[in-house]
Amino acid sequence: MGLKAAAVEMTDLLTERFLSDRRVVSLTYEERSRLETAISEVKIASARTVIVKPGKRMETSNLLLDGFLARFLDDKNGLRQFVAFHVPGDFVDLHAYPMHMLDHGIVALTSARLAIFPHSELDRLNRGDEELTKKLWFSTLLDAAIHRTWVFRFGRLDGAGRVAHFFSETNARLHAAYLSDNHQFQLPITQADLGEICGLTSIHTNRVLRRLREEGLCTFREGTVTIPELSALERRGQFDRRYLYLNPDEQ
Amino acid sequence: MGLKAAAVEMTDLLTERFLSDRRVVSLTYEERSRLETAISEVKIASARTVIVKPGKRMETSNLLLDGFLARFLDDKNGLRQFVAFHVPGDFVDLHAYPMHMLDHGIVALTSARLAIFPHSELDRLNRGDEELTKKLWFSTLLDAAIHRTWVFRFGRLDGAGRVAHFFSETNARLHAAYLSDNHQFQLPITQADLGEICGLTSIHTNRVLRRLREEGLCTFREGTVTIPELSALERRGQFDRRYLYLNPDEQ
DNA sequence: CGAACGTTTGAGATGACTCAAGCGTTGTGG
DNA sequence: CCACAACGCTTGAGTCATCTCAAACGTTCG
Repeated sequence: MGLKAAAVEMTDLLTERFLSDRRVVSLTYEERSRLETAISEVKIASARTVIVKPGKRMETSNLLLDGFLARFLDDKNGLRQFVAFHVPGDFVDLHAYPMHMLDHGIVALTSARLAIFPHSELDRLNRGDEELTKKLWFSTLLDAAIHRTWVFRFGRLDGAGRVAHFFSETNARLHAAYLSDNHQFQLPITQADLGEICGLTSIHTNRVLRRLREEGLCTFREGTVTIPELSALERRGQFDRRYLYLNPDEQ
Repeated sequence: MGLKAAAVEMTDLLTERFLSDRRVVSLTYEERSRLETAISEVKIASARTVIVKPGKRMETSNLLLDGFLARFLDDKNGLRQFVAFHVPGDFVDLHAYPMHMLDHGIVALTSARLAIFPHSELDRLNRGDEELTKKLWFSTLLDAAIHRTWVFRFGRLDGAGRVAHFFSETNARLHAAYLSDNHQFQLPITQADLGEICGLTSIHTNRVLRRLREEGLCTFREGTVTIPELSALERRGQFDRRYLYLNPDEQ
């Protein structure tokens, strides 16, 4: 069963969740240990604070250890669109390492713990280690694959489909991070946040959630998502987990 | 003026448009020459053919020399959502190099010419050249930045705004590739393609185009986009070019 | 106790969709 | 060489999903 298998793989490393449960690319214990030598400090961010402002020149990148973050773009009226959602284990802004600056902002949705990687330290790790470089590169491309799927979600799904897809995706990512058992997981965000993620108003989000609840697909109450039958929810959201490059499902 | 400045920079290299006009990261003539030693062949794809099927294991990547491609995800009913659009100079599926397989398909919208890069050759180039690796990595992240902006486009803009934004983006990318003078460019795709790019039906796309025409913002006829006043169109689409990481505008 | 916040419901407006059909151009086979 | 099919573009009419504006309720917190 999910959480049991997870427990076996748990280590004492800060980076234990980074690229966990991924096929093709996976990190050995030694690689993780080496990666951790590049951490300069661990920071706490409090809920509802902007961690990185758009356009800022970056000399460090953040690996999310605990909590939830989102990346956003604002429109001319200041209305915020979330363009990415992050769970523990995500290297949130590693793309700032080759790009030097971010074209968007990052906000903590809950209080969060972050491991800071100075880019100079990443340079040191990468020098002469093409394999590790490619794994870090891979992790930024996983992010891009998720972006593409969000484009699909917005272009092809209705409100209920979008929420169902987002819950399915988040379940899969949290499962890989040992934080979901495929039936229930913590997601301490508001309905308004969920709306900004799915491109819906908070009012419509509320109605969509009621419908999903009435159809027995999922509930979202007090920061907890409960899914009676995962495959039904995934079908409703047309969720196809392949883009997450996870290990073959063991169930 | 745009095209004049462009002519100065033109070279005889196949890769002349790759990362052209980008700040922070730019390739020297020597780097381009070295990059070209990794090309195994140049292929022609005919219009309306699928170049890469989703899920395929990849041992080469494609740099687009001429023509237009799109990447897509299909929904359960076979309805196609384009998740990326590519102009000459784009390294279309370089992400297959660290990822080994693609979670989506690639289709030629027009006939296209492609330079093929075997991954083994890229390994050879990258060995001991961390700078080049970071530049290739950067180019895949530019792609991700465009994805994020597409999410914004879908989440926050109405039909007319989406089309205006897409035209603004395409103009900027083609300008960087010396293929637009900021007033007119070739875009030989159908209204239905445009709809799939912007998440609209072809019928609604037609109406949106009429509106943009009537408002004097742009015309799209016989595969040509004409823009009387670029800044007006960009304003309508809330287009902010920063995510393309271009050189500061010289105008 | 009152303010702030998140959730829930109602009513009316609107943007985009579906279905239907006509028109012009291009290409092709009898 | 003509007829017809295929395709892309355009318009009309009716429907539906989602939005906006408005308001009420419960909880938390100062």
